[in-house]
Amino acid sequence: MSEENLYTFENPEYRKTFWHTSSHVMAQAVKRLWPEVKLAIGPAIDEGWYYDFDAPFSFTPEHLTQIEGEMKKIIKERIRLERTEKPRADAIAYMESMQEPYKVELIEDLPEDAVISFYTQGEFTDLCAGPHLDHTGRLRHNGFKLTKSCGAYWRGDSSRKMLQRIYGIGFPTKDELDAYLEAQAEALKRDHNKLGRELEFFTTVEEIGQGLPILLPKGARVIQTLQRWIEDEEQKRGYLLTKTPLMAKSDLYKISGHWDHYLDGMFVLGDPQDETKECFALRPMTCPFQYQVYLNRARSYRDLPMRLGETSTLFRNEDSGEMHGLIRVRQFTISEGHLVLRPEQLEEEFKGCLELAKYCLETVGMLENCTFRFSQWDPARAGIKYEGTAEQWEEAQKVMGNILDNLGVEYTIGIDEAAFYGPKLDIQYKNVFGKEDTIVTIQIDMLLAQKFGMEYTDADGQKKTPYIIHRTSLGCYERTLAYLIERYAGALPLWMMPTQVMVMPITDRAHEHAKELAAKLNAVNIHAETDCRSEKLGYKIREAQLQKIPYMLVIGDRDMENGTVSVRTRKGEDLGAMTPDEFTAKCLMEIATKSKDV
RNA sequence: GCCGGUAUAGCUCAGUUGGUAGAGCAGCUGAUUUGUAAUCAGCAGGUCGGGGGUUCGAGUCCGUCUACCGGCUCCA
Repeated sequence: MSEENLYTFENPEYRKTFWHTSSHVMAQAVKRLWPEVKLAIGPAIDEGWYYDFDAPFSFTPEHLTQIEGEMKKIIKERIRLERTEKPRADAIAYMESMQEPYKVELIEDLPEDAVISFYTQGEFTDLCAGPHLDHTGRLRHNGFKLTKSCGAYWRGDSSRKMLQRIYGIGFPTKDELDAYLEAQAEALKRDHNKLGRELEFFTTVEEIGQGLPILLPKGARVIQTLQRWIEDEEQKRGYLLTKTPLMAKSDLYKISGHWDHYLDGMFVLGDPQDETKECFALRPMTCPFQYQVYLNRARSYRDLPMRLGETSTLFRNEDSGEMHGLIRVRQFTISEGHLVLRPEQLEEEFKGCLELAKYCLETVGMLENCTFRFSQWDPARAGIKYEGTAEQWEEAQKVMGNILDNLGVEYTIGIDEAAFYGPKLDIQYKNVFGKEDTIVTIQIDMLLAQKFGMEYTDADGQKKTPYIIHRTSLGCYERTLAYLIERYAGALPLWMMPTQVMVMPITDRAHEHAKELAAKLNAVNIHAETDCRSEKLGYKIREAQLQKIPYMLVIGDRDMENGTVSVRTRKGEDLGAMTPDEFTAKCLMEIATKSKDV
């Protein structure tokens, strides 16, 4: 970054500073308007900033407008920001005198030798490490917007008080702000929760309940296409398909540890407290079920690696506030697999899992928005959230770290993001709103095999405990469908579209012809439908277009005479007349190659 | 689970200060036989999310449950 670019918005450091100063201006405005409001924290974030307040009321949109007005004044006042430092005791005394209990707590939690700095702008002083812009006039009075207010726990701890958070976004010019808001509005149009319902991929019904979406024929068809593809792909890669029960007695979960670690998250059938009666639970994962396949008979080292795959429906009793469209649901289906391995096979098989996941994500067009997270345990929660010894964890994480480094995977580290039985490589997908979720996970497990008494006889005749990899290849189908809808704004690639071709006769004279053609296409597994309503062509085109149907085949007198069909794409291209055989061949080729361009 | 918001026809939305519901699109019927993004006419469609409460009277006001939305927390 050259010197002249240092103080521009292009520089991420400057941008953060710009937003951080914005958060101080917002806090100053709030304190001017309502001096009784207490300050918590107000950082810059990836897009904008927020500030948490303890207010005796909830901020409404009207409040936000009022705050914006006050912020404009502060910006126009061009107030200088001055940095000062105070010794710890003075800093605490100062914030006590200002009646800011949250700031006092923050200072008390700083290390003894920490430098405690403050930033003052006019009558407003905030505890802050900085840095900041030199004066408030650097902000733009019409270049920012307070976007939303909501509740947020003090220090991100759900056992503590809920504060009021206000989010804001700002730019050096009004045009940039407008462009940002416009982009947000565009993203909203791609929202799977809106588009997926409009295009009838899924719906929800009050009587069925939260987190239990209904996949309508179109959504069900897309997921079927994906599942068949994944099952076939896994078979090619040496996976054995299994089909295990959707529920089990509590006994099974007690062995695996889920009964201790995850009871709240399970749908339990019966009374878990009553030891005298059988108690079942719907499965929240497939692991202990699929292990029974391995345990079916004594295993030799020759059986390994054993790769087990299952299209597996799971049930998780998520908290009521967590459900969201198809992204976070209570019943979902994943391409779950478990690989039982000799230790020396770990790296090779891990690599295979990663290759499979990348192939799947690349094929559906999602890989470019993925990042990798090495999810590790938090030793502070050993024995609480995590099972096993520190030695086992260090070993598992060392092995995974080495594998990732050897494969040249670029990753971030997520502390306290591991499974209770081992570290994970989580593939994170960033959606159109910039929010992240795990789409694929590959986990190394050195604990569960022992719990289930899984072993194999090695070449030397010794009984040994295998390693296990837990993994998904495309992850959760519902979640994947949601992201595909957003990624393609509903216009999914041809090969996974529920309706691929709409045949449109122009007059009644062409109806028979159209139906025959559609039947021929369906006979070779091209999903074709006919629109024989007595409507004008423009009307049929418009409807197929809104339904994002890839190909529209128009048949009129001219085509019947010439033995052709006129082909139009959803991109608006007129491909002209071709014979049905030519079109079929073209379409089949595009489906077979899973082209992302059509 | 927590904070806040929303709920009127299949969808998008109107509905004055409380006086028992309207439009467009979709649907159905008929006419029209149409060449690349909306042909015309008619018909039908709602216990205003559910149960309560206030009131002579509630879609409008209050509380509660449910679902949905925006966040927080959580996501083995």
